Amino acid sequence: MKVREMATIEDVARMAGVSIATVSRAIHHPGKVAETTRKKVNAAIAKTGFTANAMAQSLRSKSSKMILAMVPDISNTFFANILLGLEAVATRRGYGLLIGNTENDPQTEATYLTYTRSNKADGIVLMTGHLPFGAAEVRQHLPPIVAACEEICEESVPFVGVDNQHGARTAVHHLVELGHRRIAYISGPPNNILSSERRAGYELALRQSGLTVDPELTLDGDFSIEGGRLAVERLFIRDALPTAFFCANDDMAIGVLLALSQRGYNVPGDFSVIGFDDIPFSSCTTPPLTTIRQPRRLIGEAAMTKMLDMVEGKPVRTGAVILPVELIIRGSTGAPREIDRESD
Amino acid sequence: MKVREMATIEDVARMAGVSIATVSRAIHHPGKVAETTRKKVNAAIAKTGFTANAMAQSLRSKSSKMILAMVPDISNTFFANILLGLEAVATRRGYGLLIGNTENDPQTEATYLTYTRSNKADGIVLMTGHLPFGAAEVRQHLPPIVAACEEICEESVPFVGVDNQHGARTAVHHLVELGHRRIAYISGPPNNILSSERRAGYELALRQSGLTVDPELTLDGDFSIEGGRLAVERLFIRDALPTAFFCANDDMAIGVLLALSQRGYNVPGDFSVIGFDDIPFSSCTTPPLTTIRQPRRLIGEAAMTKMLDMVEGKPVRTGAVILPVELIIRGSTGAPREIDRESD
DNA sequence: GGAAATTATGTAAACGTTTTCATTTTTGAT
DNA sequence: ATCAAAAATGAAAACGTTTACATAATTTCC
Repeated sequence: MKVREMATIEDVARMAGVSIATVSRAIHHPGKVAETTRKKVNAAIAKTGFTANAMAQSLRSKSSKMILAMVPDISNTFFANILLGLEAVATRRGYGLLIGNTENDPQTEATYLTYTRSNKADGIVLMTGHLPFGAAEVRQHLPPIVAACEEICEESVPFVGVDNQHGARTAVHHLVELGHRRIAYISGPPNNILSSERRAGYELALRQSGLTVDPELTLDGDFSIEGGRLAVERLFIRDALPTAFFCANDDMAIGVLLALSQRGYNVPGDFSVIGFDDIPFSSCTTPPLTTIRQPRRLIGEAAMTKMLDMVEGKPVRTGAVILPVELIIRGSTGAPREIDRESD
Repeated sequence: MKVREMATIEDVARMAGVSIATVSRAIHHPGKVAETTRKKVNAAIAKTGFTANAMAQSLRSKSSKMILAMVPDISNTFFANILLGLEAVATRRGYGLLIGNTENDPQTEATYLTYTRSNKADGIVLMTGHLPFGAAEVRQHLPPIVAACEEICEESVPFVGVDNQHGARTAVHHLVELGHRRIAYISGPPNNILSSERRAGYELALRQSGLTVDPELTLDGDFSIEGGRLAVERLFIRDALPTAFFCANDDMAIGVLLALSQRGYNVPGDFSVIGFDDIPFSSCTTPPLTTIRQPRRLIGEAAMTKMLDMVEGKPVRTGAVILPVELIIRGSTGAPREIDRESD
C-alpha cells in the first residue's frame, strides 16, 4: 500500500500561482480574496486533493477542535445515548468527539486529563461524577469542563442533567397512588451523588404521602443487573417484605425483575417494580418496565452546546441546566394485592 | 477560569540549563543523556508541570498516535463491547481511540475519512462493512485499514471476526438436534454480508441434516428488535409455520420473543428461538436467550493489534483472523411439541 | 600524556499551517 | 490624468516539537 505524499498548502499555492497565504485565505476568508484567484485556488485544491494538516492547524491556532468525553463505561447504553447527543452537536459545529472510557480508574482518568494539557482536546465533558484524578495538581491549568448527568459537587462546574430528586419523587408517588404502602429503595453505590439524590426524593415522597421511612427497606446496589438481583436476595431473608421496588436505575430494576421471576413471583401481581433512566431495553423486559425517562440525547446536546460556547468564549450562563424527566408507565407497576403480606 | 500559560519545552530547557534538544532526548531517549542532566531535566519538568504539546509532536513526527474506529452505532451494545477491546490495546500501546459514529451516513463517513488525511488519525478500524464513502476517490492515499466484525468483500482489507457461516450452522444444528424440522431464518438487511453468510450457514446446516430449504421461511429483517417483531407478524399471516426461529442477531431474536409472547405463545414450549452475538442483555430476556456468542472483546483486541502492527510497520500477516464462536444454551430453545403443527 | 574513540550536548532546520505587516494592485473621486 | 482609499496579495514570523549534524566533553587505550 504505497502512499503518495500528501499535497501541502505549498503544492496548492504553486499550482495556483499564488502564495500560501492566499491559499489559506481563500479557504478560511473567501471574502478577502479576489473572485478569479479564488477559483484558481479551488481548482488547484481539487486537482491536488489537498486536505489541510490538522496538526499544523492546531499547533498554529492553539485549538484542536476536539472535545473529550470522559465516561465510566461506553458499553452502558445510558451513556451511549448521551454520547450520541454530544456527538451530534459537536459535529454540527465542526468539532470532533474523543471518547475516554475510564472504568473509574484513576490512572486512566489522569491519562485522559493530559489530553487537554497536550492540546489534543479543547475541553472535557465529564460523566464520571468527579473531577478526573490528577485534576487537583493542575488546578491552575484546568480546561473548560462541563459535567453531564452526574453533578460534581465540590466544584463549580457547569452541569447539565435532570432533577433526580424530582424524578424519584415522581416514581414513588406513582407507586403510592397505586396503593403501595411498603416501598423498597434499591440504591446505587452509597457514595454516588445520583444514589443520594434519588434516595432523598424517595424519602421525601414517602413523607409527603404520610408514610414512614423504613431503613430496612433501603438497600445498596451498584447500578448493575446483578446488584439488583442480589438486593432482592438480601431482602427476602428478612420477614417484612415490601409490595413495590423503586430502583435507582433500570439495570437494577431488571435484576429485580429477574430475581422475582426466578422466585416464581408475578410482576406486577405480587410486586411492582419501577426503574430510572428508561434505557432502550427497558421496554423489552417481561413485563415491560415502568420507569422515569431521562432525555438522554437532549442532555448530551445541551452539555455539548454549553461546552462549545465555553470553548469559543461565548457568554455562558453558569450554573445548572435541568431537563425534565417523564414517567413512562408500562407493565411492571400495578395495584398491590388486597391481602396484607405482612400478616403471613 | 484564568489559565496560566502552559510551559513549553523551552521553559524546561531554560530551568534545567540545557538546550531543548537535550530535554527532548531526556524524555524520549533517556539512555542518550547523562545521568546528572537527566535528573536536572526531570526536576525541571516536574517543577514547570510540563506536558508536551501533542500537536507539535504529531506535526513533526507525522504520527498522531490516534486510531479512528468507524462504527455505525455506538449505542449498540455489540459494537460497544468491541470498542472496549479496541481501546484496551490502543491504550496499552500508547495510542488513543477516536470513535466515529457514522449511522451509515455517507456524508459522515466521508468526514471521518478525512481524519486520516488530515493526520488526526494514523489508521482506521472499520466496523461498517464497507469502505467509507469517498474512499474510492482517494484510493492512492488510503490509510492503514482493518475491518472488524464485518468483512469488506471488494477489497483486500485485513479482517478480524468470526466464521459466521460456521456459527449459523452451529445454531441450526442445535435446533435440529432438539428435533426441529421447520426452522425459520430471520435475516438482517438483505445486502449485508453478515446476513448472507449466516444465511449460507443456515441453508447448509439444513441440507446437511437432510432437510429442505423452504424459501417461505426466510424473512428479511434489519437487525433491530422491531425488525424481529415484524418478521413474526409477516410470518403469522401465512399457514405454514415453523417450530423454531434462527435469528441473525440477538436484537431481532428479542423482537421475536416479544412478538411471540404478545401472541400468547410460550417459548420454548410452542416455539424455540436462537439468536446470534450474545449481547449482554440476552441473558435477561424471558426466557433467557439461547445464542451464538462472539468473543467481542477479543475481536476488538485482535483488530487493534493488527492495526497498530500495520501502523508501526511491523510485518503483519495479511488475510483474516477468525476467532471461535460458542453456542450458549439458555432457556429459549427446547424440543418441539410432539403434535405436528402443520396439520392444524 | 596524548591521540582516538566514545559520549554528551548544542545549533538549526524542518514539519504545515495562520496571521501580521508591508507591499502592490485596483477602484473611485476629483 | 491624478491621488487617496480600498482591496488583494506576498513575505516572513510564529506555533512547539524532533532530529541530523556539528561540536564539545569525556573516556579509553597505548
